[in-house]
Amino acid sequence: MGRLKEFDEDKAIDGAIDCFWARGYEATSVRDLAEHMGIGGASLYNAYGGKRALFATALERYADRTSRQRIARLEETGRPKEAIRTFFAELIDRSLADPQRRGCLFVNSALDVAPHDAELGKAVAGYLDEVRAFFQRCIVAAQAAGGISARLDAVETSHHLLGVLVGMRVLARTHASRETLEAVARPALQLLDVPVARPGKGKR
Amino acid sequence: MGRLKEFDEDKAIDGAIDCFWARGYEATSVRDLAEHMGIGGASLYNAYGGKRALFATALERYADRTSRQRIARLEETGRPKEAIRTFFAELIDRSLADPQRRGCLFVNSALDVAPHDAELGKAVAGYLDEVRAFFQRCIVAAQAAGGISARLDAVETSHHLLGVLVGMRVLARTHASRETLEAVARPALQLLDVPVARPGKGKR
DNA sequence: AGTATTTTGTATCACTCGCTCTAGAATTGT
DNA sequence: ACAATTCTAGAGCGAGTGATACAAAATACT
Repeated sequence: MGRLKEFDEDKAIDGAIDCFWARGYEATSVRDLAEHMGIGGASLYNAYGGKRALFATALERYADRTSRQRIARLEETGRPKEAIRTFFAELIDRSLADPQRRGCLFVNSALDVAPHDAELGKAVAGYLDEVRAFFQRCIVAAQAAGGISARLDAVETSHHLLGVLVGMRVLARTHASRETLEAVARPALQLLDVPVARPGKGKR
Repeated sequence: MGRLKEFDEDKAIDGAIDCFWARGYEATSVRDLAEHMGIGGASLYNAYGGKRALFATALERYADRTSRQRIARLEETGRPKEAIRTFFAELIDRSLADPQRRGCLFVNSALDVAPHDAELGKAVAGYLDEVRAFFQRCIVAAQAAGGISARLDAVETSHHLLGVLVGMRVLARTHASRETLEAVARPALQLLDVPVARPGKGKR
């Protein structure tokens, strides 16, 4: 019983994601949000509880729609080493293709809200660790399949790759060029190409 | 002629840096600034022109007092490879020692201000490139002295190191542990340790 | 139909924002 | 002493902030 919602919840959340993504948490006002979500201010508070709760919801939706979906798509191919390589290639393409240079919502949030909100900070750290865990799974799988040297520390390398990913996302916001971003990534990706087994036999 | 300034300009700018560093540009109010700088709001506008101009001044002072000074100190030792290593070691120590987890003012600004202010964005990119140029000089010097393999691309590696540095600064704000930060940095530093000359003769 | 329940639009709350105005205090030159 | 100049303190500006109050509108259940 009761009156039905008149707006599309998915479209609304997408609008909220766009706002937070482009301007950050603090700089986004509730009125901006409501306008981009196509709803009134009262509906926003009625449906989502407030700005902070809406942000948490938007973060979770972004994780599902953007991060996890891409990870799943790449992991399904069954080519773990290529998955990492493609992940970074797509990252560069997306960073350069976005005229707003929004970067990554997680990375932006890590600087914007995480230091001042322990709860949201933990959530952001968790989302970032999902990406790191994806790297780790890819490395372990590639090592099992013989595509990556077993001498590489999978955990350490996954942390390194996440660090490089985060750095690239930040640099992309200062209008870094494709050449710059590729230069940042290349040494990390070449890590995965150390000779796999017999020492003394280079790949080149 | 005229009344003399009653406050210490250096102390005032330091207070401004602290504010911007801890809370970011947008989240810092002029009233917060004035209080931490020990001056009144009118004096702030009289002496620095306004919030944005004060931020630019603070950025420049931070570059001089923190970034360039550390670079000069490390470069004076004449041990370029060790300079890079020490730079990252100090970065980790400083990141963990700061209870506020403020990270790096440049990195924070790259996400907070750069995308919405082209002029300040260029300044931030310039400051970050000073650090990258330091890495490049160290690599070139170490290659000339025989400490780093000449096969390493100095420009590419300097971009990579800057990317890793930026990533570490961001991750440090989400309360990353020493182990995590060292794991992010280690593969990048090991890049500098590839066998220097004669192929076929490993270092280990 | 009638009632309970939920959503929606509008108006508004107290508060903070960056910034400016004005009056007075402090200095130097004549 | 007096004028000219610069700095300081505090009040206050219009605009915008997150959040709420309230009544009209729309639904489901009896």
